[in-house]
Amino acid sequence: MPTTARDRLVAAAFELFEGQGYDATTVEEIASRAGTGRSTFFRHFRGKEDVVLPDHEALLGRVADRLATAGAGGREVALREAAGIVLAHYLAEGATARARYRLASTVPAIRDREIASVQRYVRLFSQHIHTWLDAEPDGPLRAELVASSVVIAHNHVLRRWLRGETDAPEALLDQSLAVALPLLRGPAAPAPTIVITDGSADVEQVVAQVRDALGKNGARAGLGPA
Amino acid sequence: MPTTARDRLVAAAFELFEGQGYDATTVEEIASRAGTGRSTFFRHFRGKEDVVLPDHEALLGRVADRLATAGAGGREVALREAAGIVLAHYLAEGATARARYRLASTVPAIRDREIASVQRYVRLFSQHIHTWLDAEPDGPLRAELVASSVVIAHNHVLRRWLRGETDAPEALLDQSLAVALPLLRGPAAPAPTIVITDGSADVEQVVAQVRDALGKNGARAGLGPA
DNA sequence: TCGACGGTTGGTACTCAGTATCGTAACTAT
DNA sequence: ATAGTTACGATACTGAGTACCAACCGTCGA
Repeated sequence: MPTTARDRLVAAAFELFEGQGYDATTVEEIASRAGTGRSTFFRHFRGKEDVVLPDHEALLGRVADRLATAGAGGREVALREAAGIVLAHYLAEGATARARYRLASTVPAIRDREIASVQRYVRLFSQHIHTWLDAEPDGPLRAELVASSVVIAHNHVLRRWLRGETDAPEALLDQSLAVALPLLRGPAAPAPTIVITDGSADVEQVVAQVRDALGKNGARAGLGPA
Repeated sequence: MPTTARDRLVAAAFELFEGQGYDATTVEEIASRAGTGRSTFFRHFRGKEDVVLPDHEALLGRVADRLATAGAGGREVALREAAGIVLAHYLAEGATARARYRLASTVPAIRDREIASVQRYVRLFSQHIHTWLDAEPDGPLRAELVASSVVIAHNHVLRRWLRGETDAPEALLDQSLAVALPLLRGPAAPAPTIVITDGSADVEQVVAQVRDALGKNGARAGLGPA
């Protein structure tokens, strides 16, 4: 089993960071424990923080691929599956993901770095959703809200899994996205509007009231979301 | 008017960053141009990035105060006003805010730092909203969605103002929050549900269909959001 | 007027992350 | 076998950030 230098560096970094703290650990120590030179460390990782972070490039690429193949009908499915790809990646990491979570919880430098990484996913989602919604009312704003909501739903589930609060993260992601996604479908309805009349009411009056209640926003008529 | 060393350092930093780039500017240059020593720079700012960033501590404090005084009835008002406080701060900064925006757009280090700062506002909002919603269905998730949505709405407006795309940012913030906030009021309604019957329909059948359409989520009956 | 004192400053020295460069060993293809 | 490629180690350098110390400047009380 020829462990690569890269793998040994990652392992050494996790051990030292957890053992003696992030700030108290120098890159030279990590390299030394991995049995390699300091140069090699910086050849594999851009900086001290990146050692313990996932390979976001590859993951972002896969997410981008999934989002790019979203026809007009399957946009919501694309978002759900894209979020699922990311979640599956972390689930597969298992103990590594949990160790990183512990580090990010205590080391500000790593936490900030991770926040910046999360923002890259938001940007990626946002770019695609913008092309879907920009022409609609409040489209640009809604695009940003939806993009961030997808990522928040994902992180909500991931965090609960990292803390051992759920055994079925995939199902929980589905439920969470159901809460987060309605803004994608149309301008938000502050509350469901139900009109019930028995025929004795003046039709025009009801229509006027409905129009007032709905304001300028268009709305779908019919019996619910089908 | 005796400009303080701190003010001179900030001015010098903006000038040098915009003139010759962030990376090409050393702290020693900034200090030198401000007519002060390098030590003094680090006495006033934690690092090279912080020179051009706003004083978030004070602003976070004011936002926290506003959120803390939110009765059960005025929660939405509290969120709107809290967002308004932040927006007003940036508007008052004027040219400085625009210069920072240019820098954050081009310098990754500053951009990441600012993202981390934004997250502090999200956290602050989130903490308060959690105490409001945690007991409701999907409360914890909705709290995080709402917190982030408020900040996104704010940033959406701020960015448009920074780019000179709006003359009435305060009004735009109101509109944007109207789009972003419905999730605060209750579990999301995927789409407005409208039932119209002329009395000839079987009432029980309609009721059954309504119940199906609404699923498990409760919903308010009545004529719109009044 | 004098001296003690707290706060701000400038200077020096140090650690360490990150960059650049060079020589070398191992592997590959022709 | 040779030329090209890739990964590695070593060295030297820049610059951010920290620690420490000495000088200066105001104020207050004696």
